[in-house]
Amino acid sequence: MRDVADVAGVSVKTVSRVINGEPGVSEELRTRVRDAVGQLDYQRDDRARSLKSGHQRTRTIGLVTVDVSNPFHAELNRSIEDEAARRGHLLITGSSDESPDRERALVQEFAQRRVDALIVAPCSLSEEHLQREMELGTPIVMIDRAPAHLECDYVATDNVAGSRAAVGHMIENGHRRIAFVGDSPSIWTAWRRLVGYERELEAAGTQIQPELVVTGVRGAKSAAEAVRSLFSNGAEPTAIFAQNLITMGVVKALHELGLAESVAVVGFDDLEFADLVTPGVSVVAQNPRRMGRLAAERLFARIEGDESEAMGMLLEPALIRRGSGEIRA
Amino acid sequence: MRDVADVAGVSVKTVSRVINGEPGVSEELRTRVRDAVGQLDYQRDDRARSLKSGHQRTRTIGLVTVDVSNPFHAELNRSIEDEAARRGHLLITGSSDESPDRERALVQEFAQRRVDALIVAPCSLSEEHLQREMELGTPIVMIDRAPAHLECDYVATDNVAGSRAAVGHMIENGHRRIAFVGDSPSIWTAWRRLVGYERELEAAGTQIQPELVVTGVRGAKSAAEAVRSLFSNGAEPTAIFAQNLITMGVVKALHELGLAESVAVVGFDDLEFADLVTPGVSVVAQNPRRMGRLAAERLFARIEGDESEAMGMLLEPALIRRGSGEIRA
DNA sequence: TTTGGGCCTGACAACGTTGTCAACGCGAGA
DNA sequence: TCTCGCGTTGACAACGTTGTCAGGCCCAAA
Repeated sequence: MRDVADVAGVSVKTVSRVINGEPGVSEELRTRVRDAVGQLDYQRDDRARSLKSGHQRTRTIGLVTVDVSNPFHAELNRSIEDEAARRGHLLITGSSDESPDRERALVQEFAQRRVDALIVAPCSLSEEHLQREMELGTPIVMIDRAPAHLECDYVATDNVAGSRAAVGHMIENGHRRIAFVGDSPSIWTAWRRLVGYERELEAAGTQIQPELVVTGVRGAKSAAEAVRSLFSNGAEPTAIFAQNLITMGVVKALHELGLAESVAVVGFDDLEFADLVTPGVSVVAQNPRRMGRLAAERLFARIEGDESEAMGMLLEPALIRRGSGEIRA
Repeated sequence: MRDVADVAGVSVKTVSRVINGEPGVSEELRTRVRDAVGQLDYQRDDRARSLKSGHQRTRTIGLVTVDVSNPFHAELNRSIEDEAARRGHLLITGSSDESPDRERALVQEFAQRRVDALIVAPCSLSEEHLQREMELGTPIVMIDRAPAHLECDYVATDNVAGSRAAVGHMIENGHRRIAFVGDSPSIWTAWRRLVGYERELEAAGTQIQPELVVTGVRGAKSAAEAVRSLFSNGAEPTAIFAQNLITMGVVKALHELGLAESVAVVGFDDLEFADLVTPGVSVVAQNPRRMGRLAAERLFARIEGDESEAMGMLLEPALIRRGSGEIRA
């Protein structure tokens, strides 16, 4: 900037004014400065800019998802990016892989870079690290998962209602031996889905069979194994309620076992190819684009000074019938 | 930091030393400072840190992909993130949506935040904005696509070889009327794939039929339309070579038209559910994880001072036979 | 006792900006 | 002619760090 000022024959302050389009600079100096900028390929340094005056922001949002390469989280990421871009903000992103340590480390790195706000899909039961950031003035919105104790905004799907819809749908089709295949209940979504599963079975007067409940399943591969053992250890479900990537593994395993046409399946989260498989995979679909957008909107409201009470939103998922969920017992 | 120094009763410099684990501080002051840090929830400000001394870096990499919500790009993103994390770096990410303007804007925003380096999946034929950054000392590695003129590192798939493998495979199965359904050839990958398609047909002594070549197709929906018109306007291919999300639309359309068992399909890029569809979708698979890793490794070599000549890597894709490519003419 | 050399510690400048404020030039009105 | 006020411009400090360097202390050797 000093160089630009020298070339243009003005003071640094005048360069600053021109760069930022501030009024009160004569047309002549304005063009002289612009020429110098072009000649020197000068780019403003936003680190310094945001450093000066605590009022300035970095125009950067920190986003912690579980895994960008998971389609659901990639959609969240994208819709948040779009909202941020509309407001001239950028995203620093990181994947926690369900590791509380990694989540904490990411949040700290983001904080050190002074992001204006955080969107987090939390995987840690302890929320101290987030609470500390909030107390220090960084707005936080949780996404996909609700806080345990922390009073912060969140946008998530009503997983209990979604699970009940899925399980209820299979009960209507005559199933009673419905297996649950999901991740560890220490993960908020997996927990809520398990709760929905249990509540719906109880509401139907059906006892929960422990051998039909498989938790701690992560990824398609581990899900396929879980399905194989369900059919080899005598649990013999007539229907399976699965989730996200797990659904893919479940469907693959059922195809391999030749059970795709006889065992009902409903998954949580939609899948790209779900309607091309035979039978089509019925799912309870979330709306990650909408979830991301709503979370970003809350966040920017906070950034712009909204001090109202913390607010949670639960979005209703939608049951999509494609065949696999309509197989009768 | 000044506050911490006051509480601990030391100078800011000593706080700085403790924070950064520098040697030469007595154990007593060290603990006093650490206590004060804990008490005040102090976090180092990396903006200021990187500002002081041009030697310091922001430990942040800028990544421009086409669209994070595209599985291929999400995989790239993830593997780059992992490499960056291993080296204590973070990612600022953005999607260009194949818009050169958006790409330019992202690069500029990244530059203003002084990222240490850039990884770009370029969509712009003009590379001036990238050249400028390189001249200013920011290492750039292109990914998925090769530069037009710019001398910079890149890691991409050998799209010509992949296309030739795909098309050659269908030729071996007796096909001569092979359709090409792809995006605009102004996109490097689409262009190379079209070239591979043409070369392989020519090598087989088959004339290229313009009515079988559909370009400018973006996304599954537009691909399905393209397929429908291929069969309604008399082009009547016996096989289709498609790409990425386009493959999904092509397969869906063929299923709807009842042609899934009779028209051969090979796609570029693997698809999650490809082996569950009937027939399974044969593809030429890229390896985005590897591509991302290699690009990140090049980048960090540059960051650490590697001044050697720009280097391009072309990765060999692999043909995966699942059924749809083995349908005979 | 003096000198020398480690080891700690802190004062100060600088990184690249922008907010604040003072000063300048110029034309209008008294 | 003098004063006032406005529109421009620039000097300077400060944002939160860290590199540089000097100074203080203490112990060993002369």
